[in-house]
Amino acid sequence: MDQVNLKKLAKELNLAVSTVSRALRDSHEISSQTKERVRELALKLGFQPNPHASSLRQNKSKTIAVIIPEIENNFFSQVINGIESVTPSKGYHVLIYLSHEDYNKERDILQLLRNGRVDGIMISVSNTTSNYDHIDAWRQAGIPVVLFDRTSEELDVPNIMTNDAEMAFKATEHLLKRGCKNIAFLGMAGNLSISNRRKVGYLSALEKFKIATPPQIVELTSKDYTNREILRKLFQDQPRPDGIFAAIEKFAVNTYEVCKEINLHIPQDVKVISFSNLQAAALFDPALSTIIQPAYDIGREAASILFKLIEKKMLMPYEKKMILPSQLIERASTAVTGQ
Amino acid sequence: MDQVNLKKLAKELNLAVSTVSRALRDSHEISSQTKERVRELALKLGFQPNPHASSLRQNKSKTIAVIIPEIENNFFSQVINGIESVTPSKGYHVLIYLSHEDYNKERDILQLLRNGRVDGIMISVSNTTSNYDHIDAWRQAGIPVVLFDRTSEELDVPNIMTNDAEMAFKATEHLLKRGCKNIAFLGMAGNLSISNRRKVGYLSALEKFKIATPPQIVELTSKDYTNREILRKLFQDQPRPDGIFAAIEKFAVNTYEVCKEINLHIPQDVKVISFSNLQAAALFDPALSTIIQPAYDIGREAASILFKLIEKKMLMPYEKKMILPSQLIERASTAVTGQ
DNA sequence: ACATTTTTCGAAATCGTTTGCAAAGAAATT
DNA sequence: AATTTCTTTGCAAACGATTTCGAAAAATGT
Repeated sequence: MDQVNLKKLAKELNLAVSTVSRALRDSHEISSQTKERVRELALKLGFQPNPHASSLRQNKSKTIAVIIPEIENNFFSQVINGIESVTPSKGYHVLIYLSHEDYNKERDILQLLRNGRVDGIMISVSNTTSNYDHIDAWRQAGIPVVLFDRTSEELDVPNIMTNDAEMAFKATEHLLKRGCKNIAFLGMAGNLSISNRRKVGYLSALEKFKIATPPQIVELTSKDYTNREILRKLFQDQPRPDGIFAAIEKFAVNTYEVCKEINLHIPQDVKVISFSNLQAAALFDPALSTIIQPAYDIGREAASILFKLIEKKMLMPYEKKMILPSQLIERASTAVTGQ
Repeated sequence: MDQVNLKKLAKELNLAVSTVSRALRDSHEISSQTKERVRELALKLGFQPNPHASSLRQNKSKTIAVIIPEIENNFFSQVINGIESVTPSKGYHVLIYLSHEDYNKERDILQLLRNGRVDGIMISVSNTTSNYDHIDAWRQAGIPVVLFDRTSEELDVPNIMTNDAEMAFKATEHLLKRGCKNIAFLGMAGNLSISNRRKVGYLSALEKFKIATPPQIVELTSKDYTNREILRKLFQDQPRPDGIFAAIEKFAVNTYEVCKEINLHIPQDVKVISFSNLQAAALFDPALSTIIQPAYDIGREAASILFKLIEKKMLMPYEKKMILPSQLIERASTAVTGQ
């Protein structure tokens, strides 16, 4: 409506538009008196420069995009929180996109953003993504990209993640030390590198401790219903697993649900440990042993690295592949039961 | 870099820029043959119009902002999910801002957005917000605003929320019917209308059932540590509450933590019910009775209404104040114990 | 007093898209 | 055949901020 713009300020002050613009950007070629006059009026009228005009002229949007598979997941919420801990101070804005674990959506989103709407993107790929050309196209175009958590070895872009294999090893080792003989790994369908890392940790623990029973790798999805179906079958088979290592929180929840339903006792009949960022895990019945990922830090670091790229700063070697350690919290779901 | 724009397309096709533009927007004044030629090349070169140029020219950004107090809360995550269920099909983009329960941040964010960066905003106010002028300024400027969940009666903008008072009444009634004599209400500090609505429901239930013991209203914050401190004191006082009605999930979690710590048994010693959107509430020890808010629907409806405003459509009367019902799920934390 | 530098400011081009208006040609009407 | 109408296209002016270039004014040096 009565939008206040540079022209209006200039007219009011009897100055040229260019002078007003320079004054507000604190240019050295404007006298401090005029700067003061300009700033005063700008403040009084609540002037905010039109972002589209600036973006068009300067060819930068002061906006980044965050593309995640889903948001109803504590991990990703915490990551966003971490990202938001850096963006405002940089004067940046954050666009959120959900791929809903769908490669086509992910590709379309990236295509949609391909014309200056954002200065960089942070992405955690969907579990149906196996081709990374849509991401590589950005790298080729010279637009900063950072991958976090669900990363890819194929792409020459910074990866920020946690020590998945190591923690998966420890989780499996933990179950073995608590007496489990037959541990099943609940992984995500698809061939995400993160799932592979966790699977590798699981397998190498079994190998290191020379477990005779073959590994049991169960692939679950994002659908609670089918997951429970699969888990019911799993627990009916002989030999029944006496240890469950869930690669993601949702699968642990599904496991609890099914155990309750078919009257299997945790930890007596089966012990459970899971990657999870839920504060309430300690309140579960029984309290769930978890591997907590540094989600907030991952978001913060990933954003910081993205800004370094945007500002064309050099990255330190360790910033190209940053691994932030997770933490294993032992609780009742993996306790030894005397029987 | 080698950005493809209208000028490039025009030159390639030997057409005027305006013709290409019109062809891509499917204008009636362009022959179908040229349209075809233009579209073909545009597709081949992967042309995406520069959003800043369009926004500048058309004075609309195809972007909305969502301002929430925090994101590490299942409720708000689900709301965002609901919002995102409408935005892509409208060709809109979603900016996320966190006020961190800080009125000043909230005001600054709104100020920052005041120049066409967004076509509308959706906001759930912070609990330190008691003055609504910063929001009213938007309404006055004619830019669409929608409030959700944490709404305000003062403002003449659409409010989308749940039936807080009614459900608070039911929750309190539920505790009373399960034998509680001394129910404490855990509300949020500040004077949010949503807290008031829930408090009113609590009080009117006590009144209706002619409870002699005075109401006990406890104000908690977003800091776990201080909350636990306060709760410890609460449980030491005599008479000790035998029922807890938590207005938000976090407070129920804090209650569980403290009860575990000081060895109070739920539901024998104290029964607990809470507003909560956590799927895992059923897995708590004991399973937590909850009032589930239709978070996804709130997000979806709020976004739909915002788009109606943006498209300058008339709102139905019920859309100006939309109340979506919550659901009470009774679980073990409010079970009657035979003793 | 004159030349030179420095300071301060304005005019105009620019970013890429959209759109009002004019113009040219084809088709239809009289 | 002359006129009007319709279709299709191009030209040029927006949108608002930034920035290059250059001019005027002031300050400095000789």
